[in-house]
Amino acid sequence: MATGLKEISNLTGYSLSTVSRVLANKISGNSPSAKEILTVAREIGYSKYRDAAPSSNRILDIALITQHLSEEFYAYLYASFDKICAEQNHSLTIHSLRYNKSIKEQLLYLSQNHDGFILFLPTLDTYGYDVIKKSLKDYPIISIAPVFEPVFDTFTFDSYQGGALAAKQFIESGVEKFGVIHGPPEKWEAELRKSGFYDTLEKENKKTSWSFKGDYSFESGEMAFREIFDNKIKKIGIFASNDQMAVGFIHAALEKNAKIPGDYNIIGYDNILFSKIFYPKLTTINTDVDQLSFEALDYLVRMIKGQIKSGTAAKKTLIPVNLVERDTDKMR
Amino acid sequence: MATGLKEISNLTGYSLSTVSRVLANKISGNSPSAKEILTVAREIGYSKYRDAAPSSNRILDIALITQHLSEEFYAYLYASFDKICAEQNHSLTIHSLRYNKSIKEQLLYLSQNHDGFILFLPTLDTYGYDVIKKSLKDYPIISIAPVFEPVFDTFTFDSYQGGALAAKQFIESGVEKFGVIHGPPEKWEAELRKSGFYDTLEKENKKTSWSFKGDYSFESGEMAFREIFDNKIKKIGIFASNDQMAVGFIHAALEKNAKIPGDYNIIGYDNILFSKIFYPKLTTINTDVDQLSFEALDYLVRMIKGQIKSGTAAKKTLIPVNLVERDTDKMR
DNA sequence: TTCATTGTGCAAAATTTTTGCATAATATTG
DNA sequence: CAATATTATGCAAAAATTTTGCACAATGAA
Repeated sequence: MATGLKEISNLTGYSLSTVSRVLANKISGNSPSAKEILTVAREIGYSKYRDAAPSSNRILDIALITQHLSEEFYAYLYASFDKICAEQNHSLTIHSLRYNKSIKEQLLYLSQNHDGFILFLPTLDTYGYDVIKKSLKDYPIISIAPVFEPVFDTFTFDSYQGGALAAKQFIESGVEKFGVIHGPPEKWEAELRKSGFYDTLEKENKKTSWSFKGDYSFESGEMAFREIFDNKIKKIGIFASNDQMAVGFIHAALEKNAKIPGDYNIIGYDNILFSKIFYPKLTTINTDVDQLSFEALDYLVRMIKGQIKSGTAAKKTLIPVNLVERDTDKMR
Repeated sequence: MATGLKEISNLTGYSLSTVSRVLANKISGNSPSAKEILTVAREIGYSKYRDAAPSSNRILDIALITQHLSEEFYAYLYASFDKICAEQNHSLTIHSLRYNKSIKEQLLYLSQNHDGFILFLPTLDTYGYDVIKKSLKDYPIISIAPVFEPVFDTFTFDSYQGGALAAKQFIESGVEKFGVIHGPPEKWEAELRKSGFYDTLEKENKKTSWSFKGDYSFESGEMAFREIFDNKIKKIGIFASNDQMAVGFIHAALEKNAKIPGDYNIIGYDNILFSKIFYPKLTTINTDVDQLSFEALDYLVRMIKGQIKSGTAAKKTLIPVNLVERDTDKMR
């Protein structure tokens, strides 16, 4: 069946003129008739529907734009945004940008079918973000990528606080020597995790006596252990910038019959599924993805509804993190 | 700018009549002009574009339809389909069905913007699939959910072969006692994994002497160990229907200072990231998600292009699996 | 009750899309 | 290589779709 006003008119029982007026915004979308017409228009995919329906009272189509990676975090992120969108009765679609194509073109295309974007593009540089901003002026966009100088209003976890929590936990447990396994320095959030840890120690006049430059991989955790083992350092509290490295470290340590905790106390970061399961169970910093999703979506929706006048400089909102005590941070 | 033939005409330089004819399929879409017009039509989101452009020579819009769960497998699945789609130059969007709404309605809506569906809805029953089939007659749909009596042509892993591979591996290693940790019986693929294992043992006149009814969870793996430990069974090769249960079993076993391998030899199923990392590293059945994605997508695309006449009964295609030898299946 | 506001349908007007016809460009055949 | 068939193109007319002027109905506020 051809999609047009005539069809909508037939389906709703309203005259062509009324349907036309609703879809050309000549009638406030609050009346029952308008709502019915808009609903049908969306269902049959009438192209002018998006312009017509006021964002205040219809299902919003949100796009989560990322690049799929086969990491657990992505599954969490999608599931979480999906849940929150369902609760708020918005429609979510997930898209992966192709770097072999023009980002601008891809996003322009997506902007036709959606009311707003949530960007999660940790590897995109400021230039790339600027291109997006320029080509989609006034289109509602937020970011959830941890970037130092964000172009869009950004929601991200409070990584600095996470590092601080790890330091506090060690101090409270009476740990006296401190070490760090760094994440990749080009990642802003890895730097923050580290700084939060260092700064908190410093406030208590304590210092780290060992550190290792990791790259977030399991293997670099293993390498970190070999390094510290060769240097015969023991009885030390180590903060790993993510769980994979923490688990790698522990894995290597167990093979050398080291005691964890005891010889090495460990706190990781991320609270991946594994950290609950791995033996011994990992004490780690937990991030509440649902809270991130909720706050980010709520803000984006208000942006779409025109309730937020976006200023010139991008704002960062930090979602708090918390420490999950399990078995690796201290003797019990 | 209003989207219409006039705009496309301006952008491409062709007359209104030509543009009209291309978009009404009155001109074969193979000429350079037609291609240009179709490309622009897609870019500006002209609504009749999908009907007009012959599927043989344009970007296809594929929808992967599932229900997001925060499991690693979903991240793998999305990343894999995304990769394969990118290679084939198709566009992929991922959607999660809401069970608080009419499935029929949601899919009808999606069918307007897409050329075909890949369904991954393991929890949907035959009735639900029938509803979909009826309301989207002749629309290209395939499924990748392991279901016993599929309604749509289905691509899924050869779970039976996986069980058989595990059995063969134990037999070749000289294991003499055999055990199984079952998955949930309502899952068809769990039954197949089990049957493949049992049947292969039977061919060699061997039997399982212990089994446990698990539910795929880490905890049920731990419970399985407690059960076998209480019964003082040892020197046994155990096939777990998934890695989570295998890891749970090992975790509990290590706490009781059991030797793995040795006291218990273990083979898992799925090859999750953890199985490479967990200590000791798990021998397991690996599934090649990329191959599944490739085969499924290839078939769907041929369906869209009308090269496949879909018969009455749904066909199952089994993607082979393979065993990854690591450290838990035998002493080395 | 009166008046203002908003929604509705009919029919006319405006706009958009399709098509008949003539011609140009390209491919096929002898 | 010429003759012929096929396909693509633009103009202008025709058809279809969408918008709007006008009259009137329904609702709510003063």
